[in-house]
Amino acid sequence: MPYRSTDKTRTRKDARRTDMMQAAVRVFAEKGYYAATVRDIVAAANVAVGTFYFYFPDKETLFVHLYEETADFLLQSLQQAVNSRKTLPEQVAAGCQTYVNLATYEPAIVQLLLVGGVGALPELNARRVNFREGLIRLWQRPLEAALEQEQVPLQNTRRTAEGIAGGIDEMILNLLALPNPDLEASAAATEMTAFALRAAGYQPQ
Amino acid sequence: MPYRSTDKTRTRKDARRTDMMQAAVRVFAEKGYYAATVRDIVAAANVAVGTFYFYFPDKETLFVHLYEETADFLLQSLQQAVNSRKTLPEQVAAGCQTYVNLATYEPAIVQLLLVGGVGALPELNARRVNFREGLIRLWQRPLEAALEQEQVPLQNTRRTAEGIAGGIDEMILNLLALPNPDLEASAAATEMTAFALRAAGYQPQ
Amino acid sequence: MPYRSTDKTRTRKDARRTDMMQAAVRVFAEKGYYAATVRDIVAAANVAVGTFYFYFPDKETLFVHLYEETADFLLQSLQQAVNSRKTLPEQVAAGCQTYVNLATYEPAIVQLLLVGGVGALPELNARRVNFREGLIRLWQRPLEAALEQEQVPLQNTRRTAEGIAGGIDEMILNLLALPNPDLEASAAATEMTAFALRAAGYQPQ
Amino acid sequence: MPYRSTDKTRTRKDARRTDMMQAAVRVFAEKGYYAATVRDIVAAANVAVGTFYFYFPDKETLFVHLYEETADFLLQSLQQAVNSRKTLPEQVAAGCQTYVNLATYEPAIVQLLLVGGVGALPELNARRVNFREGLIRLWQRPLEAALEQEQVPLQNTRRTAEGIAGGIDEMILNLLALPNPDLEASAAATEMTAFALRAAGYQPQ
DNA sequence: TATGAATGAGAATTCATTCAT
DNA sequence: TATGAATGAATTCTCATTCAT
Repeated sequence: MPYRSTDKTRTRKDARRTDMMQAAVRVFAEKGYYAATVRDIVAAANVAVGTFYFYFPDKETLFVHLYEETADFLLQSLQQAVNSRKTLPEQVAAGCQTYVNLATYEPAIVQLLLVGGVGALPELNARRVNFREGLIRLWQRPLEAALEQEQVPLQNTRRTAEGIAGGIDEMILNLLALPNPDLEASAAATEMTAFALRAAGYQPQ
Repeated sequence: MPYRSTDKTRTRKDARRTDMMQAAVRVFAEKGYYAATVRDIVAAANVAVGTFYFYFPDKETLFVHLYEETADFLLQSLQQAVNSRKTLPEQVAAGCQTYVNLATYEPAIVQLLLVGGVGALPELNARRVNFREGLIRLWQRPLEAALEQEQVPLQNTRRTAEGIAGGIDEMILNLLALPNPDLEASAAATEMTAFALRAAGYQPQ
Repeated sequence: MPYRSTDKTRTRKDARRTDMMQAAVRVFAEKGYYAATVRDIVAAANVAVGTFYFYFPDKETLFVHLYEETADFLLQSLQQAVNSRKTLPEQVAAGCQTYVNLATYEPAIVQLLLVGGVGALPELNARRVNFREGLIRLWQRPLEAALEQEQVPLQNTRRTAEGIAGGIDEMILNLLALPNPDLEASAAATEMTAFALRAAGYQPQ
Repeated sequence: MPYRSTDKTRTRKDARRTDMMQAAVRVFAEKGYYAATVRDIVAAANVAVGTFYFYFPDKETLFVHLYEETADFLLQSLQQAVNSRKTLPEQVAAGCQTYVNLATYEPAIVQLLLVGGVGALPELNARRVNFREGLIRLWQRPLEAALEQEQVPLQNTRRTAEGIAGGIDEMILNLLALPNPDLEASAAATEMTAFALRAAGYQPQ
């Protein structure tokens, strides 16, 4: 059974890789792309500089990869929450609740996406646009459906969705800026939902 | 005949300083604080490196100064527009219109404030928070007044204001991302206004 | 098989550090603090710029450290030579002999202390004063003892010690300025001793 | 009378030139060659940077010129004092007295020569050597004369002169380091004289 | 003559990346 | 695999010097 040990090795290697990526997310989220040095990251992961380059090709690639991965994770989580509901109020509530939960449990991920990646690399701009588009469409689709059913007034749903997306992000960031976000989390989710529904002009029939 | 310092020289010096600051705003807005090098800025202003340090103490000081100056300018412009109206719809319309105008005529300023300053210097964080607070309070005050007059439903005005501020910023950034923002400017201002009023739950009496 | 840090690597690192410090002493002694650039030092040590900053925090810190270290070394060597003798002539002879030996074998150290550190950094002034004081007291103490035993006439021993210290330094520098100091070293030590004893007004009983 | 004004002009120009040179001596003496900037000098002279280059070709040339000029002045003053006496004790006393007077009235000049020029420019080394030689020969000549008359014991007069020159310089510097050199000046001159005579082994007949 | 705005070569320092062990 | 010593390109900033006014 010559390959048994390789399994263990692979597991260990993956674990370490994951550790380093998590450390990197924290450091990037805290300092931003430029201020975060490779030495900061390896210090946070308790490994040597050389090890970084064993697992990742370079700082930039890792950052872009991390950004994409966390963006996909966030978007899919939200999408799934929204998709599993039928009515606009339920969809909005589920999305806001999920977003608040994620922000509370994984603040570094949210910080990385909303702050750490801004004005970082030119190469990242396309991904940033993708992420913003994803968030906007997340809200635009339910809005279109509601519009068809005349649950919301006639409007430019694209622009409303932009507003809702930006508004929720701002509320999330303000929540995370509190000394103890947990305490406010529940109320925040409720109020975000109310905000988004009002902004859509939703009128229950 | 000795050198006259109070003649055209003075005017020229001021003009040059202004040129350099405008160039710096453009470069900072485009690349962000870290990626923008002093050489980029002087190249954009068509002067030599030394000239930069003749006019400004260092890159960081200039950036912070520029950020503060443009933040004050934007907030005061918006505040003035809002203050000169009485009713909530007029206030919101005036604010949105002014914001769109500024974004259209001085896109670099708006980019600098909304993008270029994010995740830049630790020293800038306090000013960033101040700027966000300024934007939030800009909307919160009219909201409070409307609440007293029962023109909007009971709500957490702070959080609604966060949402409106973030929503409008996102719409502004999406407007600026268009190939020709001018064409959409008017519609955008109208739709931002409608968005903000709906988000506040405003009901005309 | 991971990297062993406690093997030859350690020894090599120490050796390299020592090499670089010796190179730095030579360059500083030859050019003085300001004219000696970091590039000069790394060129003399055959390493890259970055290596300098891997071993030392910055140019200034290294220089001050080097100055202190060599000053301590010189003062202790001289003090020890003087302390291990009983009578004034023996003490002076031992001190001069040791000084001449050091100057002959480690001219860079002596140059650094007597020339390289003059007018260098404001931060160094305190250490320079300490060094001069050390040299002066080195001669003042035996002088006081001899005065008590009436082997030297009544005098301001502080000022005599200043004169002896300055005189010997000047003779050392003139010795080092010769094309081949070794040839003169022995005679120089003898004559320095005679000079210092005469300057003290020493009369054998 | 077309050239009348030129006289005045020339006088003024010379006066300003002298002012600037004196300011330069002070600044160089205080900070040393490298740390003293052209801006420091023109600030001390209350003129503009450009004016500096109207009067002097460049910083280095001015410094070398200043060094030579003050070195000549000091050496000639001392030489004259020594030459105008006949016996060794008188010569030494006159030299020490003059040196102390100069150091008290023109501390900047003495500081410049003894400290400001050390380790400054490679180009200055030759002049520094000349200055030291001048000081050494100042004492060596009377010493030779005294030796011929058997007023001092057989000795290497060159080395004794080095010692006396270095010793006196050290005592001068220590005098100038006092908070109020004036108070000690007289005693210092007396003690320097005694030191030098003892160091020469002088025995009054 | 005198000014001071403008220049740019050169210095110190940082940090992503490589590679022998 | 893992390490950390070594590298050098790139950045910020200084300061002697020039030159139009």
